[in-house]
Amino acid sequence: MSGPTSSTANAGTVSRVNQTVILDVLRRHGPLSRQEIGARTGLSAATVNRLAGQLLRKGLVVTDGHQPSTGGRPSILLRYSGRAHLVSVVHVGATRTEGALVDFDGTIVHRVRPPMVPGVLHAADRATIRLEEALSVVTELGAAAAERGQPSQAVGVAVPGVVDGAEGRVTWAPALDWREVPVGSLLHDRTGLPVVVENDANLLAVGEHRRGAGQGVQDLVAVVLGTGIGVGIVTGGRLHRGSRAAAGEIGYMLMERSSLTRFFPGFGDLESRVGSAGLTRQARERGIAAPTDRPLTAADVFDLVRNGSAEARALLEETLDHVALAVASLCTVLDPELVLVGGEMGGAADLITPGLRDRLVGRIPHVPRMAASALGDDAAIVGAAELAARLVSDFAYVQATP
Amino acid sequence: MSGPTSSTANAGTVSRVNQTVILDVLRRHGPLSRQEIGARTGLSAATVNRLAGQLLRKGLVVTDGHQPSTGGRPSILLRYSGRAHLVSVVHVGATRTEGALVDFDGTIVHRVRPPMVPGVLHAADRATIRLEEALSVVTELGAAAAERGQPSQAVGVAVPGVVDGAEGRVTWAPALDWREVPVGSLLHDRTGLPVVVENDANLLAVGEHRRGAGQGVQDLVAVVLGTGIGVGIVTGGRLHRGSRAAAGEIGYMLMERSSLTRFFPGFGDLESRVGSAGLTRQARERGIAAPTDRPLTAADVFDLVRNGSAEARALLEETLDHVALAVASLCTVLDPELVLVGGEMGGAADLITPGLRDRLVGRIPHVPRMAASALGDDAAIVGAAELAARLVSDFAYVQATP
DNA sequence: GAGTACAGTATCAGCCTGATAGAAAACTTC
DNA sequence: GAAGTTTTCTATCAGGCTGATACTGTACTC
Repeated sequence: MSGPTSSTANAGTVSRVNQTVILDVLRRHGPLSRQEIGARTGLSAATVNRLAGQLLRKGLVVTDGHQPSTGGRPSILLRYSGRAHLVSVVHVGATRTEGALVDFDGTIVHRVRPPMVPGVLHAADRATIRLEEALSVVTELGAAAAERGQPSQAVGVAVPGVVDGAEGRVTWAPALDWREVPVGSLLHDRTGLPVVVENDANLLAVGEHRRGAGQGVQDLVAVVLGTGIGVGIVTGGRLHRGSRAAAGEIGYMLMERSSLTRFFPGFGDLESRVGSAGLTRQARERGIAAPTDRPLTAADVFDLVRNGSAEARALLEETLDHVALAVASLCTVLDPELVLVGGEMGGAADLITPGLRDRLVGRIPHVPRMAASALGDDAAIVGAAELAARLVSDFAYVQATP
Repeated sequence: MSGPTSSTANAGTVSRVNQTVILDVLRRHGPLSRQEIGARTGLSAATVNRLAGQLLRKGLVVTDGHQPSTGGRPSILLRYSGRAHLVSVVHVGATRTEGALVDFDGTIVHRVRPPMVPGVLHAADRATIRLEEALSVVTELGAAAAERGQPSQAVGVAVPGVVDGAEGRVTWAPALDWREVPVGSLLHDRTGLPVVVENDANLLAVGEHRRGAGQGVQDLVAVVLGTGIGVGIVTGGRLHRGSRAAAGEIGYMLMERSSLTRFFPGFGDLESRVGSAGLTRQARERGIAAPTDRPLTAADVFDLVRNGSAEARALLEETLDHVALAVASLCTVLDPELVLVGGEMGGAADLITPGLRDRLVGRIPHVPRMAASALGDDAAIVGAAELAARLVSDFAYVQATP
């Protein structure tokens, strides 16, 4: 009942674990000969050979030429390759939906961008529209994969909201007006494939951790500023979701003592200061010219700053103050090795990371490395593909307790 | 190089993993028959029987009577028992050192309390004095264990400071004036036993998680208020240490925008408000009668409040405001299932948890359950014993990625 | 006291690893 | 150009672990 029911092991488990170790060492240290794999993993030559054979047959490992001989028979180099396997991914963003076929290497090989439905952002039935859109994108991706002769093996869904992991149920995604939407089971029923649904900030963190700016880092935090603000957390190389999958929802962080006597119905304190709605309000107060047809976003503020607006600069500085306080909390609580800035902030990292650093140096014991998201808009898609791929190649590893 | 070098598996690994599973299910679900173990774990009767035999021989499992027959041969009940195995633990606290022999059940079977050296808190060579004290306590514990015929199998050390985990080196423990003290290797050289050194707030969290108020909870946070303030974090059932073992050092959390233009040399913003030094200063400002020979502590404030002091009450409320802001950050970042209050706050949970709850309800999306530490002053000792015990019974489990 | 129901135990096949020996491939040397 | 050398890859077999099956042991019931 309580806690994860630890699973037992048998001979098959041993094989899977060792295959995972081989894949791991190949991914980490590039093309290797069977001998080198044996030396690095401690597995015997016979075992390496047999497991490598299985992985070659599965298509997860390919030969990659020969190594120059050192007097004897030259060794065949083996390389990890995810090319032979595809997953379907759909990112249901606040404003638009985007689909992609991604191989196990994290390379996007095909995209589907359905046209934006005009006025959908405020349509009463936008929840249904966006859901149908997502489902049809996945169907289309499945067809495209089949056409390539590489049927999609799993589905990943990125959503700006809180997701109940096991079920793939979106508990609450305000930007989509989704409440208790069982995307996971809907897609599983349609496709027959395993499905993973996850918060997009979490997926951004996963994507950057596996394929982007966070490779090789075991503890990182990705701060995503967009309509709202959220963070994705990777600790010990694994995604941290929290007990109710609400970890990283720092939009609700309380920013000062007076916040303890205010009320925040349906939105958070920090979010109301640095999110789109808050920025729009503050811009109005400061007399900044804002677009009339939609709320002001952080990206707009960055543009105005680059165009030399002093008022926008002041607004940015204030926003950075709040983000810095949140990052300070993140750093003291989690002690990450790396803080990534993504979302709309990702492209303006030059405006942001120095400001954050200046605000924190000398105030918290250790200011971690900060960097921009390397994968940009595709980070969540790559992260979702990563999780989906792991879902099917359900490898395992052995860990000592605790 | 980067990341943990995943280890390979063989037939022995399988056996160890399955033994761990059996121990786990016995610990979790009380005495069970071999049949019930098989049913719960999915292991075959033959395997359960063989592994149970090995565990019985090791003394980690004992028979515990028979179950009433249901018509056939009654089953023998098996129970986890750590009684046969002891570890030595020393808690080097800010004011005093305490040692204990603890069995694998977490029961303290023997204590060593060296007398407090007068004036040691301000002695110039207090670092050396406290270190010698700790080493001699461990020696004494080892002798006591040997005398019982149950030699100590590992050493656990709890320290109020930052610890470099792998080496067992205390990077910085201001309360002890320890900098770069290699306690781990010193003790390993003396005893020849495996040693684990860990921050005491972290150990409190571990202790409560395994043996106290947090049993069965996978994500919890233990907030410890004493001389300073810190938290121990358990996520996914495992201790979260952070990239530099500084996770949970929330004394450095920044509490308001103006903190971004102040400087905090050698102490943190939050700590300066709710730690002992901060409380002493504020008490003086408010005209609260404070002890003259030592700084005011949170415990003193609680006593004054219980005695009806209005000024102390106001100071408590202000302290709670700051703690509530920190807990709000913890909850939004980590989404724990349970928040424990320990240290000097533990005994005054009735004064604290309702105040925290009132401050947070309606402001963050989900206020987790809050409770007092159940193990009181022994929590860190029990936690250290737990980690030390795990260190020697180096069992393993299989985990799916990611 | 015989029958029955269930708990615990022995035996063996199947799988996986690791060790050893053998086949294969390229380079070196005569 | 052929034999030898060196190294890589592959086949075969022993050993350990699990799981299935059959068997023994114990206590209750009729």
